[in-house]
Amino acid sequence: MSPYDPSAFPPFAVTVDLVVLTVRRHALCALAVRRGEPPFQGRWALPGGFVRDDEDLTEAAARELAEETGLCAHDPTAPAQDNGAHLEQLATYGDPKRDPRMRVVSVAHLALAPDLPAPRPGGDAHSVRWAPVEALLNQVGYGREDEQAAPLAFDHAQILADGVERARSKIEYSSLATAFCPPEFTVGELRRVYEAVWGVALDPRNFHRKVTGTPGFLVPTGGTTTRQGGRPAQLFRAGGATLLNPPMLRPEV
Amino acid sequence: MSPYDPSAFPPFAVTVDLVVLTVRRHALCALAVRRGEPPFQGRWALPGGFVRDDEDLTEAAARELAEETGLCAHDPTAPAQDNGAHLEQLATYGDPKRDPRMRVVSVAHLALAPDLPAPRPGGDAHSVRWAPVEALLNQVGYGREDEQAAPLAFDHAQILADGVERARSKIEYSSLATAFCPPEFTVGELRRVYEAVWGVALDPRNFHRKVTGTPGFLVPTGGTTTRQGGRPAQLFRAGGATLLNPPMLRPEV
DNA sequence: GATCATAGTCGTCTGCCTGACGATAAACAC
DNA sequence: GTGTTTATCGTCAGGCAGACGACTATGATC
Repeated sequence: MSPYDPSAFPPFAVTVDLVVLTVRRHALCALAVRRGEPPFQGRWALPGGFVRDDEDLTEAAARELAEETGLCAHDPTAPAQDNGAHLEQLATYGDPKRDPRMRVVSVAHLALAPDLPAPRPGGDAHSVRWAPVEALLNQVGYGREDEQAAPLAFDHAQILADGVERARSKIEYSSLATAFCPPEFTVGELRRVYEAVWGVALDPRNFHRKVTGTPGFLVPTGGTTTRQGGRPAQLFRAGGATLLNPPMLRPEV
Repeated sequence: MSPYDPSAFPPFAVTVDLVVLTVRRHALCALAVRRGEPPFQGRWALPGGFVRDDEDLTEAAARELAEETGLCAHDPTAPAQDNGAHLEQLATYGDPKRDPRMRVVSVAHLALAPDLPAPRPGGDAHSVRWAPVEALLNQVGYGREDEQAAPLAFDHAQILADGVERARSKIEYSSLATAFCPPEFTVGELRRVYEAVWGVALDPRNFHRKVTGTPGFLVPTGGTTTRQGGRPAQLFRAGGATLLNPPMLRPEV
């Protein structure tokens, strides 16, 4: 297969790591797996794995995503509709010392998923869970035990931070926030997504004006719901528009 | 070194490819090298090479950039000042068939450089040149001979297109356009950068108001010049601000 | 040296969008 | 019914962008 001299270049292992984000209970959460073996045994890490010989990077990421969550990844070029998650490449990390065992280059991907009604992380034997990104990044124990106190394995804290920042900035100028919502959702639910991702409070009236006034962003389905208590709200689907122009402005500080 | 079983994962070669952009004669141009060996012998390609065993991805990209252009790459976190070019990671391309010889994953980087007064591409033996991205992407011969008629090698057309799109969108909301300018430049020169990158005409008066009115974007150096004919213009340096808020709006269509 | 062409710089005006916030509507709990 | 909660519509002022007029300071041309 290779007219290349194998000694002419160094061999690498290539992996994909996943930053899988969702919004649960008004908090931005990421999927974390507990490592069962060294290095960093017992520490939390991002899900990921080796890229196989015959698959593209995106395929590998989609496969890992399905293995960990059962989510069907979406082609980013197609409009998000069914229960698939949004998946896109994030960045690649290749510091020679990022894995103590050998030279590993990791192509990180970002996935955005609605809050899973039946979250089935735990398909594999190792433990998997959703954790607030706040807790993962600040290395602060936030619940029972201090199992959360250790920072993420490898350079995964950096990868997670980059993924969160990508998500935060991308919902400004795209309709990507709808990827955090079920197929049908209300304006209030979409607003709570923005609030959770940005960690700010938004004015419900101005938000409503903005999202309903942007052509192609939301399509009314006709239904209404009263999920959140109070007056029933209109249900919407994500419209065809992917780019918001002008963008949704993130409040200062 | 490796507690990993080498048969447990497929071996990859990892390369960096460079999208080096500059503005010459009112046109956005990219650096292209002519391939001296198969595959795609004689075709134009993006500069690039293997990542070495002990270097990070960014280091490898900076090294390749220096080898091809003599440019000193800039840490993206530091403000661009001297004659260094802006360098940032673009995306990673890993289709199993993108290189017919073997499995190669390429981490593409984007570099933005001022028009080099003494362009010394040609350090290596193979031929190197600046070509308008328009011509490289449209596979249209535009000058003498039709040596330009063939599309770029590998998936480099896609990589170039992605890099150009990144540059186009990033100068909207950052001060990155100054990376295309010499250390001191006029408002008109900066405007011509925007016009070349976006391929549109901008109103000189509104542009002037916008860039001089955005705090931290431009710092007057006190000097004036008359490089372009007409009334002498004030000279500026890039200010400390990296993010433009509100952004520079790209005209529709 | 007067005139013209070329750029740069300062202003004005109008319309759109946003942020702040008042008011009304439609459900549920008691 | 009263209070609470959430959704939705309206109003108003300020900021910014697009369109464009006016003036300034150079070099080129006659």
